[in-house]
Amino acid sequence: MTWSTSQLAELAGTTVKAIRHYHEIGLLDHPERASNGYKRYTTRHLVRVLRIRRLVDLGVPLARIPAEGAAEQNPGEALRIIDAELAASIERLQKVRAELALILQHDAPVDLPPGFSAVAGELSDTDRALVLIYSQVVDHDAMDSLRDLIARQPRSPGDDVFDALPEDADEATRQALAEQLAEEVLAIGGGLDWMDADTQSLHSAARTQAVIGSSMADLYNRAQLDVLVRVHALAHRQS
Amino acid sequence: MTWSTSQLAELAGTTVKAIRHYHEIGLLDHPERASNGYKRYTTRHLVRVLRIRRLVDLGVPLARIPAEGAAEQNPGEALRIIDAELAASIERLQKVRAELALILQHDAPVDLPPGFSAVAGELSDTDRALVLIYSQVVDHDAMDSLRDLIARQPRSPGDDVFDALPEDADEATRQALAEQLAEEVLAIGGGLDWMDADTQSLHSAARTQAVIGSSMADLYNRAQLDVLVRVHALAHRQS
DNA sequence: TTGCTCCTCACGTCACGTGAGGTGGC
DNA sequence: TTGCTCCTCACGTCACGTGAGGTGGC
Repeated sequence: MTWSTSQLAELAGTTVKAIRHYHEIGLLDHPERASNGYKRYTTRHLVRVLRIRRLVDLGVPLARIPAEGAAEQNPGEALRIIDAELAASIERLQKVRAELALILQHDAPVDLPPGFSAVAGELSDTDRALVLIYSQVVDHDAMDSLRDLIARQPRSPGDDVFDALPEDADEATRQALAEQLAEEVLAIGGGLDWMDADTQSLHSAARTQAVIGSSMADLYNRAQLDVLVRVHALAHRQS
Repeated sequence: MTWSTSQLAELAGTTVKAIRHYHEIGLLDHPERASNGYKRYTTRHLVRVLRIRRLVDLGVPLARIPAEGAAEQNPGEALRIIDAELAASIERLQKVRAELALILQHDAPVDLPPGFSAVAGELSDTDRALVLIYSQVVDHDAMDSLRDLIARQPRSPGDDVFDALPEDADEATRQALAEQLAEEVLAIGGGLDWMDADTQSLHSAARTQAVIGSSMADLYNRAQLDVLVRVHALAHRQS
């Protein structure tokens, strides 16, 4: 009894194109042809394809599947390597799922670093952009501190004013907003200095400062930057 | 402050080629060039790449990442779909790991259907090929019955003789071997008839019979087939 | 001058999938 | 004759990776 390509594919639980692919890369012998050119696969081919499929299903790449009739060396070591890769994949996917669960639970935007979903509501669009950048230049501990700080300092009306502050806001407006924000910062403590001496930069300190500095200059307008400077000065004067 | 392609890639935790790929598929705006043709990326590009990377890390395919500045629609539904796909992937990988653990534990060959590792020692090379084929034409319950049968009937000296039986084995040898094997089969009960009336073929009964029949004809030599027929007759006469 | 970086093609990877265009079987 | 199956190219998929060959910066 012989089978056509599609019959072989169906018996082996795979597709016609997979069978042809195994021929192309030399994993599967070419069968004899009928007088009309149709392929006639035999039991030997079926067993070979089933063995290939079994290995593929176990995660063995086609390039590492031994040729037909190759010495049956014990593949224990190769299988152990594959198992370790599978374990790593599972762990990675589970971490992603945990992240997704947090995002869905808080209905949080996705453009925040891992772990920031719970405080998403305290952050403006610009804040989120900055936090994303921070996450690339400071270490994990510093990001934890930042997240805790955000959690301790919920959005205030002053934050809304700051986010909407026009570039040409006048002197009095800026000073009043700075005083208001400085007061809120001082009420919490350690407000603007979450990045302290212990903070590990992931690049050189100068590079980190340059990246953060130019990002802020690009993300905030001149009035906002002026207010930040004033808040910083006020908070330091009081502390 | 602006960055070169490699600086942007490093800041975003990705590669130069990934950045260029995002340009190619229209996900990332082209930056201005310096007079020497070098690209000069800005904060806007960095934030964009970080958002792309965040989505990629969460499992969003590049083709589904919205264009820059697209309306921030809540992606909850899309994320839920991705989460379900991740859950399915994890489950699949865990099943493969369970299979690998069984194989490694029993130092079993891989060319057996799932779940047969524990009985691998009872089976010859030809047996394994046949069992692989069975698994494609009968249902899961029948495979469970077959596995239990193999477990109840450990390899005997008669099995070794059968596996090594030359094609031109003489009449007396065949008959003696058949009688020996029939006795062992009867000692267990239900020996040759694990495929009973309840067995569900995955194809038509005729097709299943044809596949199994021709496979056996191809995998066993004429003397072995003759012995199988005799064992079958003897076992039926006695039961 | 030398080593390093940047640029743009073009092609490769992995395991097939998707037509295109033509022929055979019933 | 019609619908179904088989065949062989050739190209597409996905997210980049890998050179090849040339230029700029210091």
